[in-house]
Amino acid sequence: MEFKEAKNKFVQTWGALGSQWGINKTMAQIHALLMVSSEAVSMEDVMEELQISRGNASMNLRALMDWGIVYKEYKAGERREFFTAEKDLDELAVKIARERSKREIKPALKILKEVSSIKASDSIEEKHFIDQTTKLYDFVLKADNVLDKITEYKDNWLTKLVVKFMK
Amino acid sequence: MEFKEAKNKFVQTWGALGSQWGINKTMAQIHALLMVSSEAVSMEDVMEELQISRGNASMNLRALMDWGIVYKEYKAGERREFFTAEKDLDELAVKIARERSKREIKPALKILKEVSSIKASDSIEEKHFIDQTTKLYDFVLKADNVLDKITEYKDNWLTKLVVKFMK
DNA sequence: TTAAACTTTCAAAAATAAATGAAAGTTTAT
DNA sequence: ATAAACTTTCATTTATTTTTGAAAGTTTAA
Repeated sequence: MEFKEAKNKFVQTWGALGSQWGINKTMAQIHALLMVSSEAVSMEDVMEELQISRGNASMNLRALMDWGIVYKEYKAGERREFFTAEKDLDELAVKIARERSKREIKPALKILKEVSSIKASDSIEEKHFIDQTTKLYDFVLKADNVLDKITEYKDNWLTKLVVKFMK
Repeated sequence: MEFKEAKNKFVQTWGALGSQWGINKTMAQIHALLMVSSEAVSMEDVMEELQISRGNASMNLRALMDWGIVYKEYKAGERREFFTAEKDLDELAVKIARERSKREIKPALKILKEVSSIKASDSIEEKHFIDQTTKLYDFVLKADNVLDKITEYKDNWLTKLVVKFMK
């Protein structure tokens, strides 16, 4: 396999993986492309390499920046903007984890708290509902807290996790 | 908020959450419904409660069983099948983690190994590609191994993680 | 200012994913 | 064996998500 083929395969695979995780394909592909680019890449280049429209490139680059995993760069004497991806993997994972916690877990917790707080009637059905959603709330809260703690380490959190957990 | 409203809110929320995680909405809704049901539920009931077609119910129940988080139950003297969800949250999380590892992480690792193994030319571009994909491979492999180890505990893995990590 | 060079927005179109429902398949009781 | 009771399959339809591209917006240089 030669370089161009490998690069393409990587971008495609990362894109497919993205869509299994609720991130759209193009967004994941752009991220993949930037990850393996040694130089900052212009929007024009992204469009060209992935064969996508200007609007698509613009919107997905913006979304990646909102996630904090892609940065704008300005080159001296160049008018157009260039983009680079967060390349440190610990940092990348931490940012993704924090963002998903904020966007998905926290709102879900709020709902779980709400629905588990209804006053119980005598029916087994309702008792079970309250019991199960309460357990779920506790579980998700605990998991979210662990995630928080882990990502606090920032650098080498994975290594630290290995050390703490494997021994 | 009264029971019916709370139940509905829970099912809807779980469904929305599912789609952000690559699971289809109905599948997540069925799972939610079964999770909070004290009794095993028939396909007919699922169709009725979620207002979905027979085919849809059948296919998604099957998918949930493939994931190992929903079980068929047979009631004496009843011809039709009933379904229950895995209600133990530790067990549920372990099954989901293992299945996603098998379906998504393992295949991704295979590709990462492949593309990071191309022979390097002298260009900075290619060197960077190999370097970055190799790092990614190592990182994902390490993460997958930690996941493996954690889920080996099965019961109370989360509690154990809290204990090990918070101290 | 003006205009060139660039980016963003968003309504419409295209692509993709999910749901339907009727026919085919299966199981069980008689 | 037959038929009733139930489940599964899958071609077609429907709904959702993503992409396009042209117009509007912004920035910079002169």
